[in-house]
Amino acid sequence: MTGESFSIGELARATSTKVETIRYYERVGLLPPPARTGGNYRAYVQPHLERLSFIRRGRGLGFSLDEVRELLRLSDDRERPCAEVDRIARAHLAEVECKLADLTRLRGELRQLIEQCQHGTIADCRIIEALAPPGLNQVSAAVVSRKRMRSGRAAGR
Amino acid sequence: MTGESFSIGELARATSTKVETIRYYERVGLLPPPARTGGNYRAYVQPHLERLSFIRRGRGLGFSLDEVRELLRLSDDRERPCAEVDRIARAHLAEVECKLADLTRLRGELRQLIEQCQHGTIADCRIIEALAPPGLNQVSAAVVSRKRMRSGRAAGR
DNA sequence: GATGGAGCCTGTAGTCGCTACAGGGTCAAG
DNA sequence: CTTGACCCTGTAGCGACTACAGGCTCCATC
Repeated sequence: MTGESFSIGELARATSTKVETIRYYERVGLLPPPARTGGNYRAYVQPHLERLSFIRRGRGLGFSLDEVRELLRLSDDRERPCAEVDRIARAHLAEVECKLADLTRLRGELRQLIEQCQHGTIADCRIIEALAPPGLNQVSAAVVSRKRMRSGRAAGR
Repeated sequence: MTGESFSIGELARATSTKVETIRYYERVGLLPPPARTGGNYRAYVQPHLERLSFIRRGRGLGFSLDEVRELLRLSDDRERPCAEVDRIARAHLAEVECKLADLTRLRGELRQLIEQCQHGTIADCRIIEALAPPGLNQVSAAVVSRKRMRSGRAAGR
């Protein structure tokens, strides 16, 4: 009846996934629990391989496990219009673009920092300076608005 | 003696940090434990504010807490040459650039996926198709090399 | 002086997506 | 019969927080 079945290790090799990760996917309900052999080993069949491949591809594209779960659910209903799939992918793209913008800005700041470093001593290192800017000699009254700590002997009076 | 001291909430407002995060930094040894008031409230003083600002800036630039810890340690020794600081910053920049490259590639793939979507049904959705490619009808013998599962009744034969 | 509510305290558990054990059982080859 | 690769369950750890629960403190107001 069953054509071929394979062990978790074989499935792992076939999908470049760690064995522990496969068990983890099963635990969180992403991969259906397979049949077991007499020795209580997991015996996977074709659909498991396909499903795990799907998951790994989705993860490779940066979808969260929840997004992958949703995409899997959607992919099961072949008749449904794929607007929802499109929506998830677009939302993810937007996220990626947001991260890209953040990282690009970050790269700029880091480059500037490194460029300004004169390789002297810490005392006049621009990098340290940039992290601990000189502008804060006193805690600004504007920011710390409501004062009311003066109890005990630790606080000034 | 002490000029001014402020509560954890005030420090939080002054640095745009959550109260819990400040306590967390103290727990992991990034922020030294402040004096306490009679009522056992944390009473922060100026250096705490400076140190926390430093931490937040470092985090804002994407440095890990360990990197921030190292930068803090270095920044305390004003005489030391700043080569080490430079090294950390450069290593971090390299990481950022690596992530940028990954994300850029990702964005490309996502865009292509979305572009190809014809808004039909799931059955011919390119996005789903791309995730579950048709190329895997049989588990390839090349990948799954060592077969030896046939015990029990779950495995074939 | 009683009360209300904002703020503080400690300690623990949850998040995400794995990863790494510990302590055992199973299987096939030599 | 032993070896060693593989498998099993269950639990704890990572990073960097975040979110409670259950209680205490402080201050203003009545």
